[in-house]
Amino acid sequence: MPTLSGKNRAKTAELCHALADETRLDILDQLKEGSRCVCELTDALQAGQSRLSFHLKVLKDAGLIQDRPEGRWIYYAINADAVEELGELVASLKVMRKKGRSDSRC
Amino acid sequence: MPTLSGKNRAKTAELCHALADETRLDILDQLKEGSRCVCELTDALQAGQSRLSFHLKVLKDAGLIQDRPEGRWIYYAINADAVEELGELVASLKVMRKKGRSDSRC
DNA sequence: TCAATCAATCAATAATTCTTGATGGTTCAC
DNA sequence: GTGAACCATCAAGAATTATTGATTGATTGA
Repeated sequence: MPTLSGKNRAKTAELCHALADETRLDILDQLKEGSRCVCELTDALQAGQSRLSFHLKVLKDAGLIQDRPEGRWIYYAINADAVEELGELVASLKVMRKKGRSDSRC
Repeated sequence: MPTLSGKNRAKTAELCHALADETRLDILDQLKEGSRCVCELTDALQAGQSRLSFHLKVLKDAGLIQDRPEGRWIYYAINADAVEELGELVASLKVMRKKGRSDSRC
């Protein structure tokens, strides 16, 4: 699970970094509809092939997407597990309003 | 609400970019416990003042934190609304498994 | 008023990330 | 085989982001 502190912090940052780019958000928006191969994405997003390949690698390294080679094509799809982890991260950011909060005084 | 596509896409990317740095995750980890002034954060995180100020600005510009000047100090706190928006983003990433999905064939 | 504390901002540099075009490896149709 | 389509990777340059130290302004207590 991704956390704010501790050893997974770098992994959390990597996950968020993968989401911090408009081209990559576009890719995810496409993959939301189902798996797509790179050539479909270059068509849909009007982006160069090497550029997409670069961003797909960032997303894949972060674990957000998976690839499935099939003959000449490689299909990419959203990795639901990573989305689940993101959900946990957001949950961990939710401020405890009842308990444990200590607005400090300097 | 932040979205993957459309006009809010840039805002979404900014929000995620703010989370894509270990120092900023450290800051949020501190603020999770309650509001903190900059001097407390420099102590807790062992980071230079100008460095923290820079990262606090990134977080604030993205809307993730709010500041509240109080005399000589400025207290920062997590903005719960932004966390809510992040939750919506994650929800929008959840793959529709039943309906509307179309794994394409090239 | 004076000195000290807190924190934003600036300039300069370093480091990272993104884009582009070229190259090379597979796979498939012919 | 040969050629075409698909895609990853590389190198080079452009662009963005992060760090550091110095400066400045505001607030406060003595």
